[in-house]
Amino acid sequence: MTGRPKTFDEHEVIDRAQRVFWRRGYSAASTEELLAAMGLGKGSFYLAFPGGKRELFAKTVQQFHRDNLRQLEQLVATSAQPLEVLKDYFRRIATAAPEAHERGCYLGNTVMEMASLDPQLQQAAGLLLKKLEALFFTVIRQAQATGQLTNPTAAGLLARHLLTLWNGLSITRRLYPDNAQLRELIDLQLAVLA
Amino acid sequence: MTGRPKTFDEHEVIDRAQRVFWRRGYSAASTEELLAAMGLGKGSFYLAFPGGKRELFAKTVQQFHRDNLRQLEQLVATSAQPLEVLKDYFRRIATAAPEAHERGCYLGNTVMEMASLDPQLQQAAGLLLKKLEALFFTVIRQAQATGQLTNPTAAGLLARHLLTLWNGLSITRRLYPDNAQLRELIDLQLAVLA
DNA sequence: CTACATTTGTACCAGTTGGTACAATATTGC
DNA sequence: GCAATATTGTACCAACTGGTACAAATGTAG
Repeated sequence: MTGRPKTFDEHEVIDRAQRVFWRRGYSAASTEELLAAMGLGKGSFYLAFPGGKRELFAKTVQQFHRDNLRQLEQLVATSAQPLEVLKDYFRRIATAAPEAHERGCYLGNTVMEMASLDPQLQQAAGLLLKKLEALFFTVIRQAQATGQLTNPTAAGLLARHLLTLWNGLSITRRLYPDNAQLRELIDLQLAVLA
Repeated sequence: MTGRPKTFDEHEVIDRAQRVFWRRGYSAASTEELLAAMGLGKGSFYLAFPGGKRELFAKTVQQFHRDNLRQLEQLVATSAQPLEVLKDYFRRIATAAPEAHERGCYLGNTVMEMASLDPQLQQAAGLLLKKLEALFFTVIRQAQATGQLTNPTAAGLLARHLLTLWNGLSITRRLYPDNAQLRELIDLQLAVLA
């Protein structure tokens, strides 16, 4: 019942694959490239991920959600200044390394690439972006209720606006991977949260 | 010196290829698929486009520029209300068909897909997006000079902001291909141009 | 009508793709 | 140590990729 034990940690392996997918995109990331990055042979890989590359990718998206978005949710939930947490979330873009600018947003990239390639995976990534938007919404509504945010625009609309900015930035930062300029742009954008 | 004449129009053929690339992306569009859409055999194709798929794609991007961006430039240059032309350019997104929402922006898609695949093609598409930004800039500066635009934010920053919105919309419209909601969002965004 | 320049369709190809089959290997409970 | 069970590396594969070679076809100038 026990058998030979795995020599790898699944979370770690998915994480390494995710970095490859993020840098290269789904199609351009060959299984060979992925296996090398994960340090797995084909045998182990197809045993752990019977669905192959597609299943692996789906798991990278899910894990990305767990590791990043939920962390932000936690941060927001426990902060006394949730609106500031949100702003910092945007501002942090302007502190990233050049390679990070080149990569853009993992979920946004996926929504784009999967548009005609795999609508199911697109929807999965889209759902997570909508969760990000939902988080924006919660924070905004609360800030409006407490008077920290005086902008009277409907919270839902503001949240969608923020999501649009977020995704737009993932292109702008590729065009202008300059943190100073990005910071200026982000500060302008965040004026709406006053 | 004359020889057998071509049976196809190059502009038309590039246009058909562009539609395939827009819908499927560069990698996912197979040459077979492209040839079928263009109505060309391999012989004709590789004679007209010795660089193959890559050259064809580059030409679709250039032609897209000629046909669309320059048209907008013309429109702006000849209008008495350039700022309104710009606003309508954004508003028109909210009148598109659902398939158009799914496709997003051709240049934005290219900047994303080519990030690690072909930096040269990425840069070409990026350059055209920057030309769009430059157009935004010209219009904004002029509108500020004439007092039609009272927002005192630096024109360059506003232009970059608009470009970010433009690209952000190409994701948002995939997530919410609903023209009424998009219109509401766009109107909110255009408030910055008042 | 003929010589010539060019285009067109077809047969072909080497490289890469994601994926499978399976024997060898490593571990645990008894 | 031995059966049971699970993992691992390797050899293999069919399908598809973008691309080439080239003979046949089609036009034009003289």
